[in-house]
Amino acid sequence: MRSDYCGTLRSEHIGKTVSLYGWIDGWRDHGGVIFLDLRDYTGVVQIVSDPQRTPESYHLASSLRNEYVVRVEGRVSARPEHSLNPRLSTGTVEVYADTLEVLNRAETPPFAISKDEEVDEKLRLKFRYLDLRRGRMQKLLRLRHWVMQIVRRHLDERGFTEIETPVLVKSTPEGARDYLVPSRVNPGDWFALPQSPQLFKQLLMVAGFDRYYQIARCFRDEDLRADRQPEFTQLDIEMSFLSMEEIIALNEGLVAAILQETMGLELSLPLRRLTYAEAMVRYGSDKPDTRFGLELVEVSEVFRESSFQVLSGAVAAGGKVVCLPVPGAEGITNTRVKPGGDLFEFVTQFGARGLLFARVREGGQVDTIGAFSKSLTPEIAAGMIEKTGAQPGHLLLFGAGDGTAVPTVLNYLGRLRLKMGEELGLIDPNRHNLLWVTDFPMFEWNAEEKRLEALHHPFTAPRPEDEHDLKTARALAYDIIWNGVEVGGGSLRIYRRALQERVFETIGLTEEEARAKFGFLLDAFEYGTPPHGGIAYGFDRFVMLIAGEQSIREVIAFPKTQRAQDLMLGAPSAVADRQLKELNVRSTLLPKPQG
RNA sequence: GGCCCCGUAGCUCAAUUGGUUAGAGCGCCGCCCUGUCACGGCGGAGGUUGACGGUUCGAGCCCGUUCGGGGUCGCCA
Repeated sequence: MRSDYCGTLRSEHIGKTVSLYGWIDGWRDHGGVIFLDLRDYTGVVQIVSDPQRTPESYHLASSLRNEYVVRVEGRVSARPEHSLNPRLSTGTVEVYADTLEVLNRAETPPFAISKDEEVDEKLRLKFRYLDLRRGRMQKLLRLRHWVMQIVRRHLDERGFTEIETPVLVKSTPEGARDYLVPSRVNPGDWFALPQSPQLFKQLLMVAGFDRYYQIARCFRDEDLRADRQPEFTQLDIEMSFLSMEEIIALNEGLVAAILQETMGLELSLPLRRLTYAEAMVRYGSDKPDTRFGLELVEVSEVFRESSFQVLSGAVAAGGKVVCLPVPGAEGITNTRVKPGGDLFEFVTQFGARGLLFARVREGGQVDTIGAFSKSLTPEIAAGMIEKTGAQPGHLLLFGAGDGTAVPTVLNYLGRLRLKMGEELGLIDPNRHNLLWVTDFPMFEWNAEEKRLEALHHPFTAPRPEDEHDLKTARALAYDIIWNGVEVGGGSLRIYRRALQERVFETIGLTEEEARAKFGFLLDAFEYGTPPHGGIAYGFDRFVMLIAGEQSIREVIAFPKTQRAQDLMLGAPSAVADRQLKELNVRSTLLPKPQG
């Protein structure tokens, strides 16, 4: 029976006979005395085996190797004065091993468990159980657990009920690609795995639970990224009879509690807010990183009368000319900004047709090249400097487009802003900046499908004053942004059937389609639905940011690779024909050619 | 689907313009060592340079294809 954990032994235990279990973390055989490091999840303690004092264990001790699982029984002793180890929490004591028992031997692991060195990620994933044994991953997963506990405690204290919702659900038309599961009992029919518990949580409000939350697994069959896994975890919350302000305040309290406990970070509440329109205009993003300036400036008026058609033409066509003023940019060469340069190519991939630039010299003179240069009058130059507040050393980067291209222009300048901020070292990694973005438009034009599309989701309520014209209405929606990362988003929901039907209509969903897909929701709305709203956090992302990690894979116990495979399981994999037959499923894939 | 980076010993990496038998540290194995904690000393084993093809007198290095990992654009309401 275990009496103590390795990492908990202190001077006060001296003289105690203890029974410890753990893994061999390292050993030092001096030919006479043998030192073993014994590790469990609490830490490491030094075990001593000495032919005089512990003759029974000595022979066995010399055969122990890294990662052997052992039981040690012995006396906790004070270390000799000269061999205290201040780097170890147990460094004032050691345990003389009267009895040693090997519970299991271990192969030499493919990478060191006790060292915190970088290891190739595919190797880590293949041997994830060994990777997770390392201190770093133990710490990260315990942090994740800790955050979960804070969430549960905080919400429980405020009257929330944690309710599980199904994982086998119905495929929905909007949104990401679904993971599908064939139904054996209903030949030809399919379940979908949930992209989020959205509809269920609204129905729980209809059911009168008043306040719900769930730490829910969600599934989206889209391409992976550092912050996107095919299955991920949402902290899903929904509340009845609360205003947007009350919901936001409650969430600020939750987030502040988490950051205070785990990071010791004191948020100043209420958090800053930006409207969607303001965020786009000033930062070129609906999730702005406001840890640094470099704000975009609209300079349309400066160029309205310019002889340079690219700019004046854009303004005339109802568009905009937007400037990204970059201070201290002497080091950024023209080559990088001109066609073929890396910065030019960078904006091109976001749809830029070009990238104009000018430089402000000592004395306020404005320099540029080509046709832009020829069109530059003293008035325009002065206007540029005045509007942007540019100083000598500024590089002015311009984007322009007609009315429909404005979002594209703002987007690529916003991306460039981030890149420049990073490159110029304007982002203080120790600074944390949280804010809300509100007043999103209800809908966004989908050029491919030639129809309006819900920006958030089709159950989001419009601002009451905008209800008369849904197409241009702003939504009662809010995203919470942390250092330029969207960690959560939510909205007030539509709770009256007539308005919900109008929204479906606006996104081109016919009554039959709406009925087929969401009939249960529309029906539910007929039976006394309370006003309600909520939020969903990307839980993995949130923990990742708390941990200061660059990838959510670091805070997920068993993540998948970019090709959505589990290297340890070897999943996904082929299944037996019999299984497919049972499910009434046949592959359309041609057999792979042999040899 | 596109673009970019990477793949050399168990691990982390090196290898000049294409040039002898592909090296180092750690780990592993053996021997020695009674106070180490990155123990130390001596010795040893360990390589299809991801794979296939090409260029060349000669390829880890150049070219093509392919597999795998990562980043990113599209995609992700």
